[in-house]
Amino acid sequence: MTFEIQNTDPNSNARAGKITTDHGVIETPIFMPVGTVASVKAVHFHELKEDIKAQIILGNTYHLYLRPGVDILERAGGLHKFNGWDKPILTDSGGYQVFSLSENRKLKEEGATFRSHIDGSKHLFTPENVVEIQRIIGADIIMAFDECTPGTADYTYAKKSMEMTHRWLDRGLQHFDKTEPKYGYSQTYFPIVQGCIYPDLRRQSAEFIASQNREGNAIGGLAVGEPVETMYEMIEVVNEILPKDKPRYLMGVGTPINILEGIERGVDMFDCVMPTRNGRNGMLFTSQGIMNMKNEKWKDDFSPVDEFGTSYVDQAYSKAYLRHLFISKEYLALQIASIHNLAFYLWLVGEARKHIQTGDFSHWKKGMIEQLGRRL
RNA sequence: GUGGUCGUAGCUCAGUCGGUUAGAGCGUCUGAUUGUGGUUCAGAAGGUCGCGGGUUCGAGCCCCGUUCUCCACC
Repeated sequence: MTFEIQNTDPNSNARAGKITTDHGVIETPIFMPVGTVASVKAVHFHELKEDIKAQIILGNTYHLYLRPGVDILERAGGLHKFNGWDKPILTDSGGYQVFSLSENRKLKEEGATFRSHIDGSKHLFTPENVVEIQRIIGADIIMAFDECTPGTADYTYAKKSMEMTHRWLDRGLQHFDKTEPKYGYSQTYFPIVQGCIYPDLRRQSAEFIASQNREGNAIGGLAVGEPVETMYEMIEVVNEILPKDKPRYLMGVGTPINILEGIERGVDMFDCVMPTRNGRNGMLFTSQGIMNMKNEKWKDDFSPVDEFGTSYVDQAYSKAYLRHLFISKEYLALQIASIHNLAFYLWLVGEARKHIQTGDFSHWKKGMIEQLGRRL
């Protein structure tokens, strides 16, 4: 994997770049649709490529390990072969799932034991076997196994947690470096900064992560309960230290506004379940603001879903029809909303990239944020 | 026609011995959702307790009348 910075914004830390992997090029800043179980929910790859113009998607180690399981993925020849997506894939390590399924987790130095949400069976993830599983899945970018500290953690816990994540990183990297990709194309390993909401811990973590000198770095443990202003502050603290010539990935973020704020602070990659999950619940993100398609006010609004939208679903269907589909619990509602939201997210980062290239990103961003904050 | 039975929120129904402002589930409406368990959670609106009268300090509940549902028998 290589990363090349093409343009930098004169008035902020925003930059436009190009990541090259064996499965193709990713133009940054980028949003990566989440495809947890080898599928971006409710969206075909045809739409993902042609309409949404996704350049890379995510998979999840925890979920794929439990189902279909590594044996099937290995026999399929890896995730790309299994699901038919021939562009880049990034897999999250499962660290977040261990955090979010907290009632069943037990953390120890060796790793994390947890119970499957599917059948209750017991499993152990370690920094080493998570590398092993991600080798089998065959993602282009694989993530370190970390503990995602909740935004409400106290300093003592956050420090201990961060230090363990660092030790896990050492072990994971060692294992990664002495193993080979299985399918003939290269894989790269991103370490993850932790440190909760404490600037000194964030600095310490960023320095440790930077010193590993990997091809890209991630910022984890944000948008997990802390105020947004704190999140922005942590991004600033961390990005002062993370190398400028490597891509920076802000994990799990976020709202369209969060993403613009992240880009301005020098983040290159984002992923989030919001456009798909909230879309399935009737929330549409548009350049003019947020719409809840279940609201009664759309009942007889026969105008296009999004008159400024770039996806074919935006013009092909009316708000009244989409509301009807949601109220009737029709599958088509989930498809239309997911396609619209992902197309919008990709449009947004694409516009950000254009404005970084033309040098007026900050000005454009200011106006955009005003529009995005509206409730329609 | 006679005897019995039934009527409580949009729907299906609880409602104790007669006791504070009549409840639930579903539906409807509104909001939340940030490295996805096709969810989940939070809140709101919604009532002439079929109708009329009576007893009682007090009636969804007891009494009388009436109407309606369903059943059985003429």
